Formats: sequence, C-alpha cells, structure tokens
Amino acid sequence: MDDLVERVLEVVERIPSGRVLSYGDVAELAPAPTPRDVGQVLRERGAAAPWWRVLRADGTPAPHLRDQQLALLRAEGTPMSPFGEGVDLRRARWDAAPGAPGEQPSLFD
DNA sequence: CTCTTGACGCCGG
DNA sequence: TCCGGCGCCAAGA
Repeated sequence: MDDLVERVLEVVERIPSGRVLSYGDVAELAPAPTPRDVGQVLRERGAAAPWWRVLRADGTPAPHLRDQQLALLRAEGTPMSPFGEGVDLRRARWDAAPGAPGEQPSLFD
C-alpha cells in the first residue's frame, strides 16, 4: 500500500456523515499531487471508504456515479442544492480544521 | 521514451 | 449559464 493511497483514504474516512469534501480539498489535506490522483485512488482502492462524500468542486458528482452518490448523500441528510442536481457546498463542505468538531451544519445563514 | 486516459479544476468566450 | 480548451500528474500500453 503506497503512502499516498493511505493518506487519501485516511482523509476520506474522517469526513463526517452529512458533510462532504471536493477532490481538490482532499488533495490539499492528504496531500496528493493533484485532484486527479484522489480520483484514481478512490477508483482503485476506495471501495471500503465513504467515497460518496467526495465530489467535484462545483458540488456535482462524477457523471457515471451520479444516481448512487446523490442517493447516499441525501440518505445521510447532506444539504442539497435546491434543484437536487448536486450538493450545496456552502453548507455541506466539511471544515477539516484540526480541533474543530465539524459536525452539524449551521442551518442558519 | 512517447502517447493516451482519467471519480479534476480553472478560465475565457 | 453553458461549453470548450488546457494544465495537471500518475499509470499503463
């Protein structure tokens, strides 16, 4: 198991239920060379991790995973964008700051 | 070594 | 807003 793979999965596994991160976010936190590499890791070794909590920078899931991913996200109460074509990143994005609880969206704003 | 492929992201028209 | 194009970088052919 490469260190990169381990670091990426580590970050993904820490995303709380109901919150999400973009591929780019994970790439910065891992750290991974580029967001593409995060996708590659999840594609090959991500089966056991909550991969559905990782999506594109605009809040939409990768096309071929769209249905499944949106269903899983909705099921755990992730703040969705009004028209349901993606996630409302402003509210659902996980603040991975060390020490910050990160749970429960503000629901106010 | 070169060329192609992506679960991506940003910018310009 | 909706594309198209380009940069990015690891892997495989």
